[in-house]
Amino acid sequence: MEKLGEPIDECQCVCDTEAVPVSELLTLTDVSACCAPIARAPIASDHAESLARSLKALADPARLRLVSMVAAHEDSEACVCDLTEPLGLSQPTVSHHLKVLVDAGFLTRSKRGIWAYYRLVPGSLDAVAGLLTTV
Amino acid sequence: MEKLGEPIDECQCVCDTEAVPVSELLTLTDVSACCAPIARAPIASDHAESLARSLKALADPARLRLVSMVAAHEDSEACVCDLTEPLGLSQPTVSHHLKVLVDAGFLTRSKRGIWAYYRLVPGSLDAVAGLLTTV
DNA sequence: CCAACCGATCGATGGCCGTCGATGGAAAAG
DNA sequence: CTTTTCCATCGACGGCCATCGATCGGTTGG
Repeated sequence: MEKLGEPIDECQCVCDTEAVPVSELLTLTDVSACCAPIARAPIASDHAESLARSLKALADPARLRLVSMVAAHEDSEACVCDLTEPLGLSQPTVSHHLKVLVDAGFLTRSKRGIWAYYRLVPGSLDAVAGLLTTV
Repeated sequence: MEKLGEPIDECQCVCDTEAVPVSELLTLTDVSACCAPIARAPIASDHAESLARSLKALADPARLRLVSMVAAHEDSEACVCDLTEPLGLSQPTVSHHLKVLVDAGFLTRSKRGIWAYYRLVPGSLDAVAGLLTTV
């Protein structure tokens, strides 16, 4: 859950504090929770890297289709076996793409029995969209 | 093992017309003008490629900062000489990134005298954001 | 005409990425 | 225990990409 800290002024958020170790990467929610759309003010360098990482995870036809198929699937979840054939890619490739999307925070993985079910993280796509919206 | 069912192709828009030659690529505005957000229904393959191309153009820290700097610059336009130094990259690299953004339809280029001024295309970022928004 | 400046293009280079076959690991079924 | 099924990981390969120095075209001023 998000902690409601001090009111967010321009772009003074937790991600600007020097306390966090360098190894920890800036998450997209960190940026979207504190920063204005990129067209309003020049984006900070580390924020640009964070947003670029998120966009890079989405900037692939196969991964876009995976996100779309998972989100629109019955019960809002799907397993790999449901996705491999419609996508027309091999199973290792599909697993690879799903891992990228999970690592980027767009999907969650839950294993039940033999199957691995993937779900869209609510609000993850909107976080990206919010940073791009100009109106 | 459940099947996904027959592919739902409920997106009937201008980009589906057979008139356009195959060589012409699907533009982002074509897709965003006709299609629902990707989380609502499984996205078509060619639409995924088009959106992926647009996202790939944005999925770079330098290019995100360029878009942001151009949009937030005085008079909403900026020349290369304004962008090279703050970005910390060489002039050829900046020109390369700007060309990528122009080709993707996010920026426009207008040359006046010695200088080349870049502007953000109104609505271009919102078109991408609209396809990602789930609410 | 020449010199200075801005910016695009070229060629090269190093690294990252999408893809697949092969393999491994875990869970249900027999 | 053995087999089967589902899925992640590994290793490798080919291609694309970000970056730079060098160069060239075009514009302005002397």
